[in-house]
Amino acid sequence: MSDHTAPYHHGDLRQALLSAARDALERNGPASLSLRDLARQLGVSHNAPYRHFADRDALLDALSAEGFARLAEALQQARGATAAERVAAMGQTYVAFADAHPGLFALMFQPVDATARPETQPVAARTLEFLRAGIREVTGDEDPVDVATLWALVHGLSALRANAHQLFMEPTMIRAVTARAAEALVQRSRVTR
Amino acid sequence: MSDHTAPYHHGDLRQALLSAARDALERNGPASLSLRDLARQLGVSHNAPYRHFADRDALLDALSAEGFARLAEALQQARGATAAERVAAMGQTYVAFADAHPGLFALMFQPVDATARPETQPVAARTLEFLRAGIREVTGDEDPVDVATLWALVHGLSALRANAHQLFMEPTMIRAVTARAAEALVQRSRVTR
DNA sequence: ACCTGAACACCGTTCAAGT
DNA sequence: ACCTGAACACCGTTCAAGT
Repeated sequence: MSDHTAPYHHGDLRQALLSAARDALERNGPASLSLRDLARQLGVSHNAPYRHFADRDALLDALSAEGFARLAEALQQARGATAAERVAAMGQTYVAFADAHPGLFALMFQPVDATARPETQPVAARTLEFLRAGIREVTGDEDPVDVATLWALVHGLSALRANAHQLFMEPTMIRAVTARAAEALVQRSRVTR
Repeated sequence: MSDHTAPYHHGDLRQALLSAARDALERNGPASLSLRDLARQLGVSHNAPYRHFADRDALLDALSAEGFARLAEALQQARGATAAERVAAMGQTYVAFADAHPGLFALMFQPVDATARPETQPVAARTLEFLRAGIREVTGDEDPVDVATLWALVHGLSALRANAHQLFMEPTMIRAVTARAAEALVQRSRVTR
């Protein structure tokens, strides 16, 4: 007989729930994520998740916060020969993240009342800091309009890429847009300097 | 006694459902829109909606298609002294739409498989045509990278504005971004011409 | 084109009583 | 920190039999 000591207590149910939820998120989207279904998949009782999350929203909050943390990590690792190229690389990274995890991206930026995501908010703010820092490197001092423009541009590319309409952007188009935007940023910083 | 001839047949249940659904969408978002709840609000039986919509997805599809049609209408009415100002006005219109109907905007651009929205797709494609036409007026011939850039920029502003994070854009910032983008579009069209 | 009413397989959430 | 098991108030969806 094998030593399948079916554990009475689950090893790390919290992590197992988050992991299973990440998969479910990419398969069916945030709307149809079910706590009971996750419990079934993991072989625990339907109310076991409530030992780790107050309710369904708390699980979604944790997933969302985790998503922002991973996005920040990815942005931090973007590299480029020049500052402008690094900003372009950050843009590519942002879009690539949405492309790789569209369900998670949708969850992160879903319009819900912000009070339902207390854990997410500080992590999201921290993520935006990396975009700010990158732009500051290019332009010297940081123009808030530049920050808003680049963030909106990159977020728009991501959202249009992640959604399911036939209208989404091709990867080559995304590269062209981000490259041109980074170039424009450098040119204006030369003029105004 | 008043003549409240409580109608056995509802006057126009289809329109009444769509109207009630639009309200519910803005109150609680797309996820928690319930057919049974709509039926209750309208005083009809819980399965009456199935006379007009095959299922819940069909109702969401109809709402989404209607949303794109209204957005197209609004974009068409954008005016400006110059072509560039008209493009900027279209950008403002797009963002204002998301701002006025965040629940509907979220529904329209939610990542679901496109097959679940057959009615929406052609109307969405038609909407994009108005952005294309506006840009063509500014640049003479239409650069696909310009189209993609402006659409992504405006969509990103809208999405960040419509979502519930503390990070959203202020209206003054949105005006600054769209104005500068339109200006940049004009300047490059002069250089390359 | 609606109604009533029952039914099925789901949900999230909360108990009570166990180990 | 889990379990079983029951319970409550919801869902979407599909019947059957009416008007």
